[in-house]
Amino acid sequence: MSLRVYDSAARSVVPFEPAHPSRVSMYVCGPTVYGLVHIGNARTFLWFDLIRRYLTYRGFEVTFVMNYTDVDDKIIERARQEDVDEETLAHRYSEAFEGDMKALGVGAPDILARATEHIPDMVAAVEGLVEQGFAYEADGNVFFAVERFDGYGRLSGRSLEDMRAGQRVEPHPAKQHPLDFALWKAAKEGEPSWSSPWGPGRPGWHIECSVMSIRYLGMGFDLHGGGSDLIFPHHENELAQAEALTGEAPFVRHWLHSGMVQMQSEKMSKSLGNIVTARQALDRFDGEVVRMWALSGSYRTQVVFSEQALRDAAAAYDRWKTFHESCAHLLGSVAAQSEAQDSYRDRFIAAMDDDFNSSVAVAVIHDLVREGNGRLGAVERGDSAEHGRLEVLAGTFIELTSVLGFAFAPQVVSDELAGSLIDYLLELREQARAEREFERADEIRKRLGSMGVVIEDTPSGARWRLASPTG
RNA sequence: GGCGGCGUGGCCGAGUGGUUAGGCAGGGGCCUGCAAAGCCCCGCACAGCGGUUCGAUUCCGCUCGCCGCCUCCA
Repeated sequence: MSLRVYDSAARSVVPFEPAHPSRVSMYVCGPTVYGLVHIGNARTFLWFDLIRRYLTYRGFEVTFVMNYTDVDDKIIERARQEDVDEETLAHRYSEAFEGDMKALGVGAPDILARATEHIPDMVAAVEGLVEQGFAYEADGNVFFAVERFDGYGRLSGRSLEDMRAGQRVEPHPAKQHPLDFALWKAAKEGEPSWSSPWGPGRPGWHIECSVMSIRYLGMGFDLHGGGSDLIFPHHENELAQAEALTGEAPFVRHWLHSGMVQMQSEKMSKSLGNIVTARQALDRFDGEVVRMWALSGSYRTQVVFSEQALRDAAAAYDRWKTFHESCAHLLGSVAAQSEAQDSYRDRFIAAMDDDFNSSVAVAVIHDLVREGNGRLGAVERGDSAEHGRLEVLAGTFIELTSVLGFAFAPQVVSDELAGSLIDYLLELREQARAEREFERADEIRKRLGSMGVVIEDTPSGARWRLASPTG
């Protein structure tokens, strides 16, 4: 079995075929840094991080590029609102983004490309498109002429005739076709600008991704990702620009798109204003709980964000975390095991190879945990024959969950002293139990419980952990 | 109007032409001084209507309902 992915361009699941058998080049459209990312954005970044992790696990050497759109109409608008210059604003929200991603356990890209650091490349690309007749200038603006690029609409599966272009928004009067899009925008008074053959201005949104992806990965790179709302027009336009400019095809070998997060029955979106920021979610739930929520369904389908969904994810996560802690307690540190033959690993890989079927992958790990918990009980009761199998299971568990990005960071108590005090109270309680003073023992458990410390009695002694803060 | 997708047991969510998804919640049991955690057992689900088939939730057609994209958007 080998990896298969749903390719938006093919509109079906196809074998994943990178240009080089052991390397993968991937580009994901990053945020426009004008505000906090919401949980829908976060899910997309979480998922592409997961895809990157899985590709790496499967032995590919991955080069992952992501961009920051740090010049844009919304940035200009927001900078005025917050009364700072555009650069300061972009810096502020890119820092916030990085903080959120860190809290979610999303790894940094290998290359982070900022639009403002690639303006000369973009100007050159626009010039090239004008020279070749794919673009035209009007009043200091440059537009891409969609009718001159054969196959415009191929990615999104639409034709120029069938689209209701300009129906919802009045097109710029200088456009030759309503779907023509800006490659270069003339600067208005007081807007940030760069010099160009067409006068001061700034790049249009789409050109940055074409230019930067080609710059770092070359034409025909392996995987381009983003949310499904980017298929049209953003990715369609990227493709048109790139292939028109270079005269080569394909621009991208595989297009992958993640589904939208819904709030009740409508899409979560900044323009609708119905957003929950990643930060708000992270205030309530652990980043790994949010990760579990993201993994509970396919990356491609629309999912509803709700309190209940997060609580369900938290319950499932706690099951894994408890198993992890019990193993650590009983076995000491367990290393991820990559040698031992294990059917759980085989099932996990088969699931993930099938267009990253995380629902099944998660179910496999739940199955592993069920067997593991059974062995755990046996070992705790002193059955050393089960020890070896438990070690294998624990190792496989760590291996697979870490592919999914889980670290199960050990619980932290506010300071060392608090930890030793809890240990001491546990000792007192053990003494009380030994003397069959159950009332006193229960009182200690109850009081600690009200402070968020859960006590568990096991055959090998009492243990404590912090209750998960799931609100 | 065009394009894409969805409708599975109380909830979430996979999947398959005839055999167990998985999680949460619920019921019963085991373990425990009591708990907690855990383990075992339990729900005869696949929007509706036709068709193909020995047999369809899974294939085909129609109907109904829902969502996304066609403007910025992950």
